[in-house]
Amino acid sequence: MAVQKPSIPKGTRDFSPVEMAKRNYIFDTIRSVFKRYGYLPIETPAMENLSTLLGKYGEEGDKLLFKVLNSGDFLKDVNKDLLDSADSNKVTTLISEKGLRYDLTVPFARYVVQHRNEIVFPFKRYQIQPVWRADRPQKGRYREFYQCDADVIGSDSLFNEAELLLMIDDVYTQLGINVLIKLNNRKILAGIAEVIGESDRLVDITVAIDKLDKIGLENVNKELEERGLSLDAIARLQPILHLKGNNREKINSLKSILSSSTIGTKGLEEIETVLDLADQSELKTELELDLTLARGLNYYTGAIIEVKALDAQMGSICGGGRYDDLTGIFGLPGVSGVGVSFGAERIYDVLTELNLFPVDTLTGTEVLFVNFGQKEALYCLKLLTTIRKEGVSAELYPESAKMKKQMSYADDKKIPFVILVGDEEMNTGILTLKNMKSGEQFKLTIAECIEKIKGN
RNA sequence: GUGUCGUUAGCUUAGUGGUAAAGCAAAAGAUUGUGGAUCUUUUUAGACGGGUUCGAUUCUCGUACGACACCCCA
Repeated sequence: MAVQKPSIPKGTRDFSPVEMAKRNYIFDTIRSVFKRYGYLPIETPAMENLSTLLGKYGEEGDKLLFKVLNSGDFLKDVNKDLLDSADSNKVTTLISEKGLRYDLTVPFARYVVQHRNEIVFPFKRYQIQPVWRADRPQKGRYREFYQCDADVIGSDSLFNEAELLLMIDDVYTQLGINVLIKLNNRKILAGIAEVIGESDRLVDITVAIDKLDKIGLENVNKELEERGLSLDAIARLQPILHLKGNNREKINSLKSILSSSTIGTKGLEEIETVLDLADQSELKTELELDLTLARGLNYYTGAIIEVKALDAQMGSICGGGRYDDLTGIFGLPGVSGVGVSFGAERIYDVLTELNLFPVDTLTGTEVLFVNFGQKEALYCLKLLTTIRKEGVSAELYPESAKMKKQMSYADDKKIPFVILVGDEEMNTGILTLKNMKSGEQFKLTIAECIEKIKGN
């Protein structure tokens, strides 16, 4: 029988040590920023009950959920007729009660409701975990990927929105990526729908105008028409799509356009406040009011945030917004939240494309002891303990292989120093330290070796 | 869920209806206390399943996987 060729499921990836070093660099950077703003970590299970997940992401989202088959004899309660009917949806609910999480926001909402009595509000939490989507993979899109979320729940204040913008600013400044933060507000979109007389078609409108960048005005109008908007409404939308100028100018124009809409006016006030707060905090990253920014989950109710890398061809590398009453469905109404989610894999791709990973991300072992034989290796054990106590990562080559092999090992692993301990060194206590980069060799005591390695 | 293109050694790629080629990598040696260079030798391959054919890695169909785009989204 042929040996089975190993593989991993579609859209998933292995991460080798070099990749892990780079990924951890991203996670560590994001985590340090989250911490600095007072966010606390939580984790939730990879699996949630399907009842928690279903219906939260729209019909499309439900299809993209990975469902986990019940354990044991999962067919025993399914009646034959139903099976014969081949109604996948109905059968699914009977044979699967758990699913892999699709994002971190819904599990967080569930967490908040379940732990409401132990939580101090406003609750600021961050969460860095993988999520799963049964989507077809493509560039920058995987079936298993990490999200790095920070949310504030239980506060309506727009200070939270401004704070999230500052965190985005900090993260990308630290990573060295130039970005543009795009802002919009669901209330403004609702106001627009209202004044063009198509209030109940908000979703159709936003899905279509979201594509303005990609497919152009003409096609957007065509799509709006296909989605059933009246020609009159489309005509009234045009001046809004053509809006030019800086953020303040756009807002002023919109103020008159949306003056008849209470919700639209409210949205404009909100975005103005956020811009004011950002100015006050000396936000460095450029903010752009982008009315075509609408993508994202239907549960956003206020601010919508999206971050684009300026020097790389990549979709959004961070997104977020405000969602009122996300916990309502779990029995805790009237709690508002706002959050952002950093897409680690896309940041990885951008850093790779722009060659922005720092060179020292891969430092592992700092010094290798060459193994000359049993006697010498035993002697090295004490030295290893000493050197590790000083916080220097060190290893002994486990076999007394040829020098060439041991040196190549150090070279391949980019270990900067090698210590050689043979008869002579054991007699005198003076070790031979070799700098692998320069090739220099020194005769030093263990204490001097440590100093030299640390000083490197 | 739809479409396009693809899948040959550990990796990158060539080529052919009849014996499958190279570079890199890996292992051993040239060199028994000194790595990166060079040379020698060795290891390992046409995703899977059908069809056409005397014969298929090559043509064809299906499946899986991958890349890209659409839908949607991080």
